[in-house]
Amino acid sequence: MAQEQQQPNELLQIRRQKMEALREKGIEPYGNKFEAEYYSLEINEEFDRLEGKEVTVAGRLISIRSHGKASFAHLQDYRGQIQIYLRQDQLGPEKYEILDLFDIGDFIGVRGEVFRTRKGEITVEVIDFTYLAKALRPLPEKWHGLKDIELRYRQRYVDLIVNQEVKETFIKRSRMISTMRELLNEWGFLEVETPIMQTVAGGALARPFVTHHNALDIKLYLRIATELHLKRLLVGGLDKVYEIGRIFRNEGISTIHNPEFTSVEIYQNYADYEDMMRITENLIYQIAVKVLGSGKLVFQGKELDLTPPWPRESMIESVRKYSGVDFSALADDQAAFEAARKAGLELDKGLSWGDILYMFFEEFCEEQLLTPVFITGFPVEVSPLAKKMESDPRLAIRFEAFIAGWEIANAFTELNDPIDQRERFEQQISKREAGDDEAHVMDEDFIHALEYGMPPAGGLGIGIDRMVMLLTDNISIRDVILFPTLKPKLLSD
RNA sequence: GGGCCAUUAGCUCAGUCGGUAGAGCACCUGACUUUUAAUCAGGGUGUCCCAGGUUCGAGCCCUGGAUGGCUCACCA
Repeated sequence: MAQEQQQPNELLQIRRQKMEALREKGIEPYGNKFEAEYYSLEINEEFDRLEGKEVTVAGRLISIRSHGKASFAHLQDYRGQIQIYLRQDQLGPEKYEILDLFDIGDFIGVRGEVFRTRKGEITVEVIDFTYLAKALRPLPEKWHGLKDIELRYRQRYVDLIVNQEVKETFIKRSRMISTMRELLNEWGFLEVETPIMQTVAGGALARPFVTHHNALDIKLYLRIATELHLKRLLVGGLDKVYEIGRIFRNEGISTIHNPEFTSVEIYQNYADYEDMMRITENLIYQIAVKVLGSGKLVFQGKELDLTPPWPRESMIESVRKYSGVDFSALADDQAAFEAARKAGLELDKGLSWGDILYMFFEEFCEEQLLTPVFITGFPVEVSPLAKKMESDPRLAIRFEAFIAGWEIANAFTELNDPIDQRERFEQQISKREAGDDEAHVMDEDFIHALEYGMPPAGGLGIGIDRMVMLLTDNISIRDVILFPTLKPKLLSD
């Protein structure tokens, strides 16, 4: 009994036996290069031209219907599926016998003649076939596919084989990112790469991952933003730069947070946040048009129109609209505190007018912001890298773009006064000393850079994963990241 | 971290009151030369997530744990 339990699963054993039987017949189950002239989709689309002609095509067997001395099967490749027809008369008895060793999941390459069956399906009648790879594990069932969410994430390769809409999502993701690059390059931006491992992790309010460099014997942090290095490049005279890349934050996991995610940050010298608004709405709109074919999309059953220009609303207006509290009429921290108490918000003491305004916004407004909108006028306290408004120094020249209740983009007119920047860092440090381990750390080299003079500039960051979620109608970030972060778990047969 | 839910065959899922573990697909044996959820005849392939406990007896009840999902908290 104990011995029997150590045997591999019967299904796996049978496939291994078939693999050995192939070798006994002199057929290598793991073949070499195969020249497939067509994708399955092309044979279907170009049938009029290809009918009666010989073609080669390769793919994975996803169904087999044997009728004795003739069989039908479907091959799936990167671009669709095509039926193949195998006949003993055509192949000869010896070759046809090999069909007994076919399994769903195997990769084969075929050469054959294109025709249409009685029932009208475009099909390749196989003249010869080559084994490319034997599948030793069975695929999930053809109707229900793979639904188990955990298996889908842990074994994304299987998910991609059997769930075509998953494959589509990731192809779209790739096209969205390449379209973004094309647009930015076209607009004169220079793509750059800055350090992922940093001795100081700044540019955002977040906890970093820590690692260690052995030879230097120093702590290194994985970046939590690309901001501070990109702005150093503005000092260096690179007028328009961007970086698309992975960001790492050592924080909780949720349907909208993965520990590693992808952002784009874009900076332009001599510009301001109004320029960044135009870039934001045009980037996202044009990506939608080019990849999805329309600037209007349906997200979770609701229609969203991404056509620029997007409306603007100040945070104070938004808070007034959704909570009824008018912060422009609240003179000081004490008045704001009272308003929060009346609204039932639980607050720590010592919070400022700006902190409380921001709490109101998060509490009452964010999830209401479904159609695209730029929220402007963020409190300076939560915007330590943005320039202050001249008209109201409690507010920063900053906006966030919201769609479907999610923050999609964050941008500001960059703070380029090194004295002010140092003060902002110092405020952050006192927050950190008070126990906020997500506050910014001092970055002396960044201040040093600003002291050489950074021109006025606009800067913008877009969360690419959330943008892809929005554009592909997915409500979990794990559905737009090929291999989302999961706790490790041993595979078992 | 808290709450709720889930975990049974390769996959998708049933499993009643605590009494020998079920279905469809996949798979295996056989028939079948234009099928397509092919069809027909036959076959159940299992660490019921793990470890304890209660019980004459546990997939089911209890305790603890694991993983995942949702949610709250947290979080640019």
